[in-house]
Amino acid sequence: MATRGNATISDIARRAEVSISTVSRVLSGTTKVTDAKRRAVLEAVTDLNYQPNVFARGLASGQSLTIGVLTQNFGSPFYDGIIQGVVRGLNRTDYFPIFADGQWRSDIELEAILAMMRRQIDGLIVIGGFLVPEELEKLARDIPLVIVARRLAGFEENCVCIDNVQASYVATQHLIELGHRRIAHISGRLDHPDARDRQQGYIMAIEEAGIQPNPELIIEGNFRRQSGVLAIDMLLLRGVAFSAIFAANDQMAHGARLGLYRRGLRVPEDLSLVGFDDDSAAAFMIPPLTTVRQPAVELGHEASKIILARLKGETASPARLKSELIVRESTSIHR
Amino acid sequence: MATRGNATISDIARRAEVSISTVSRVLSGTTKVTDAKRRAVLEAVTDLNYQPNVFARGLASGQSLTIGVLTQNFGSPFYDGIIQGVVRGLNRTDYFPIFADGQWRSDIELEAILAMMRRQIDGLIVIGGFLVPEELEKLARDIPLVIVARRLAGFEENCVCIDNVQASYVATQHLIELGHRRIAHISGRLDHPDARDRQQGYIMAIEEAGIQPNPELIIEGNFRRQSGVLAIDMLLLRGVAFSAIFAANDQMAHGARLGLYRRGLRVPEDLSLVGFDDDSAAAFMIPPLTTVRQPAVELGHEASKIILARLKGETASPARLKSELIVRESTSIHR
DNA sequence: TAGAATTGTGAAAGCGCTTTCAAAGACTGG
DNA sequence: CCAGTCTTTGAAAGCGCTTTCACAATTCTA
Repeated sequence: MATRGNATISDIARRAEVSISTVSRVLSGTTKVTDAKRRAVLEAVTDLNYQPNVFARGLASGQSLTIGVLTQNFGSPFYDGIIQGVVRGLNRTDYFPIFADGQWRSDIELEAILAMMRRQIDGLIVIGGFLVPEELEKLARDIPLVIVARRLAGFEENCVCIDNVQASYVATQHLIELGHRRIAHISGRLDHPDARDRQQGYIMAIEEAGIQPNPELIIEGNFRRQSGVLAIDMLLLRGVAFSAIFAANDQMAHGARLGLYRRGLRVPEDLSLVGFDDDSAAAFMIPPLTTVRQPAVELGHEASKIILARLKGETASPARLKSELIVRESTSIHR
Repeated sequence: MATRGNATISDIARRAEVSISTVSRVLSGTTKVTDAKRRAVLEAVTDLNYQPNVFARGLASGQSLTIGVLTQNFGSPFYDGIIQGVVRGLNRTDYFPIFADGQWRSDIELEAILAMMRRQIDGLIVIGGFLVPEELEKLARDIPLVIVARRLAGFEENCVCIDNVQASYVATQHLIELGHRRIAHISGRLDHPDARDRQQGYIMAIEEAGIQPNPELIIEGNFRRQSGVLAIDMLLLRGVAFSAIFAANDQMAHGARLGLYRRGLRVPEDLSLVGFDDDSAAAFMIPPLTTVRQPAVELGHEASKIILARLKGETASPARLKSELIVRESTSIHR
């Protein structure tokens, strides 16, 4: 361990001519201390550039002041946005986030969470993920838990998310309003709740418009770009006609765009394309992508607020964050 | 702090009928212990699902088993790749990474590093960044330090990076070989060493080809997509002719692509475009982007290896990782 | 076989902090 | 003016671990 901030609480006590208890008290503000002593302590603290030892404090108090954050995957634009929000929300608090990466596998997720628990985290934020509800409920019994970008039935007070079904419904409806009737859907991994919800919203909108959903028009992807490319190949191979595509996230829409380019199909002249997330690249696609914006940073920020509230024993309810359809240039009127 | 793994070392000692010293010894493997006792201890450990308390251990040993990682910005594809590499490299070791975000500002970077130091990190990995060499040297005196994606003179043993000058030289030369003579350059923030190195490689290649570098063809961007769009506007406004563009990273190339699209300029028919990084979106651009691949994950992985070696007191030299020109479809023969 | 060298083990002293407990001092009201 | 009540403070007991030290039990050497 690097040797900096070497002064300890007893150095401070000696210099301020008080007991270490008093030093501890002014630092934590738990009890009243005479003004003169308080000032002497604070002066000694700055003079010696005292930095309390996190381990000693953690050991004695049973608090780590650390929040564990489980993400799906570093490098995913949407999840990274959430992380940014968490970081921002914890800024200027005593708490510090540590991150672990679940790599899209529930066993690795669990392992990562346990590794963080071993580091005595005070609270846990889980971003999305594949963990089954039972597992999450078990965790919630052990530690304050907030879930982001996923809704868990019976656990809504600790879920910060948007309504995926509704958002997909709106996105699909946008295409319907433009006159499209044969709308393909590239779903995410269907073992992921987001993927199922978004597919459901798509089907709802289709049916409500009096269109018969066609399973041939639905392709299961895996949320990654490459699967968007393959989805186009599959759709064309099947030989079903379609004039628009709704992809369950922007990355697959991005892949689909490349797949269409390869086939010489123009967007939006030949086909309209809608994504989901509004990740940072969406506005820069050729053409800029129409998509559903999920407020990633805000989601993360809200999650950190909720977990801080839980740690203080408060019962704040998460703000219901709203998604928004962003119409750009990848969609146009049918024919 | 959540109450799990509640068994302590003395519970183990009692159950295995040995002293806590012995338990500590079999756990850390520092001293020989009779086989019978060792087995008794290990059995008790699994029986009670014992998890050593990180704080107690850290306090007593002065080791935190934590590595601090300073990144520029969560959500940047290239930096996130490095982070993935670090995570992977630390996997299955006793060490755990914690991350902080410098937000592209040296004062925030320093603050973030100090916050991690307060958490008693054993080692520090700095990814890129704006911190001046003096500051980094000062830090290196306090704590084992490895720098990724940046070279610091006199500190090469602890720098894991590619040769930016050389890589840019190769990228520019690729355009020259295709017959381009008027090659524009969108640089990064010139207060960042990468930006300067890449500009230098560009100029070297230009001059070596006997072309007079033209300052009108160079635009300073800020490594972000939007600045690529603006750079195109600027270049066209200046009215200088050019047939190719070399952008100092893929994100700006992405922005430039959109800028060209807006002006109705085709890639590569009207203009060739080269990026830098080969971030995960490059292969999916329209058309797929010719770029210089930086092995981000490998860089991060190597950095973690080096820091682990330093912590063991070894003197491993960083592997010299190589960049590679990836020719895709955004470049073609001039005219 | 006596003495030295080695090995395995437990007791105990911290690591730097929080928090309880009790005592000392400062106030109150009757 | 004194018993009773509040405040402020320091001493000391942990928190759960590592590590030194010393001692006892072995093993080795001449």
